[in-house]
Amino acid sequence: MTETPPPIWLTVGELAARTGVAASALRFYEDRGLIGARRTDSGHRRYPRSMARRVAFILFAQRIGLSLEEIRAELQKLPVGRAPSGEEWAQLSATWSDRLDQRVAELQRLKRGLTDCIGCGCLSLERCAILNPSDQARALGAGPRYWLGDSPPSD
Amino acid sequence: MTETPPPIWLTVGELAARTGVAASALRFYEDRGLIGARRTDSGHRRYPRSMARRVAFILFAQRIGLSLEEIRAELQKLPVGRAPSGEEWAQLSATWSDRLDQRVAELQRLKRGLTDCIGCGCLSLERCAILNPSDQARALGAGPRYWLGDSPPSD
DNA sequence: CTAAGACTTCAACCACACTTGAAGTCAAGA
DNA sequence: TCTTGACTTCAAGTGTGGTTGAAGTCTTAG
Repeated sequence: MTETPPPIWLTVGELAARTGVAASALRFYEDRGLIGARRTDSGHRRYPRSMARRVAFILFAQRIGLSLEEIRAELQKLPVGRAPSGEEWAQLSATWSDRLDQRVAELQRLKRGLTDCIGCGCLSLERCAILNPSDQARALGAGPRYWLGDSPPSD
Repeated sequence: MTETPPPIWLTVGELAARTGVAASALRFYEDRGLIGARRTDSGHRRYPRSMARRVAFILFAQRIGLSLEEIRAELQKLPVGRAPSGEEWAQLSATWSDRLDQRVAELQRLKRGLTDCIGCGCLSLERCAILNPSDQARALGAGPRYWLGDSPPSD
């Protein structure tokens, strides 16, 4: 029985290895309040194994298009002091479905524009429903700040 | 007949007004080689009206998820010295359809993961097909640089 | 003619999501 | 014990896509 049992508390390097997220990123997430860690007497971080799931959730939420600040706000809804249940994780992301639907709709609108719009001259702007959607589509690329339909800081 | 005829050459402010893109952004695009301009004797920019379409194309391409550098490369395929035809614009974007399909597929995968994956523990990473897609999905949010499946600079 | 507003360049700044490096401490195997 | 590698903090740097400001020039309406 010389097999090493799976460690209960993970170092930052171990958590990095398990999640694929760089240790520097994990420290950064802590700095931004997305994750936390116990500390050893000497100051080294120690994570419970459930933390890997929290990190995975962060990555998932990023893919959805949330900023770290938004993710932080979401994570605050979770219980403190114990690992969240599967259901609690699922509840957290329940509202994202609409967001994804909107994104898919925009992409499909863009795809139609590929044939309908670019060639025909609709690209004359101003009333193009493809280039001028109502949603913000933040995570779909930065784009110029003041696009048609977005209001500049104080117009 | 005191009506002002539509100007043949646009100033940067006029092009900004027509496209909804800030003048500073237009200068920035010029700096990056995406657009060009004639100059008056005094150095002021003058754009042909067809430039509005080029700018619209840039915005469109950004929505698709292309970086400015990628867009620059695309635009280099266009003829110089004359305004491109509608067909030429359409050809340029013909290959984007696949890209959009992939993005839509990823979003739908993410949406399924909302119910299938987050709650069930699949979020344990490493083999999660949702968090570990083969494409890069660059425009879907930055995310940590070294995600599972991406190779660090030299592993 | 003159004043306002639009234009010019250039450098600096912004947000986001990290990475990198310096300087030092801690932990674990030989 | 020693040495190596992993850890610590903090500051500074990176890339993308711009914006903002300073200092000066040009254009145009009155």
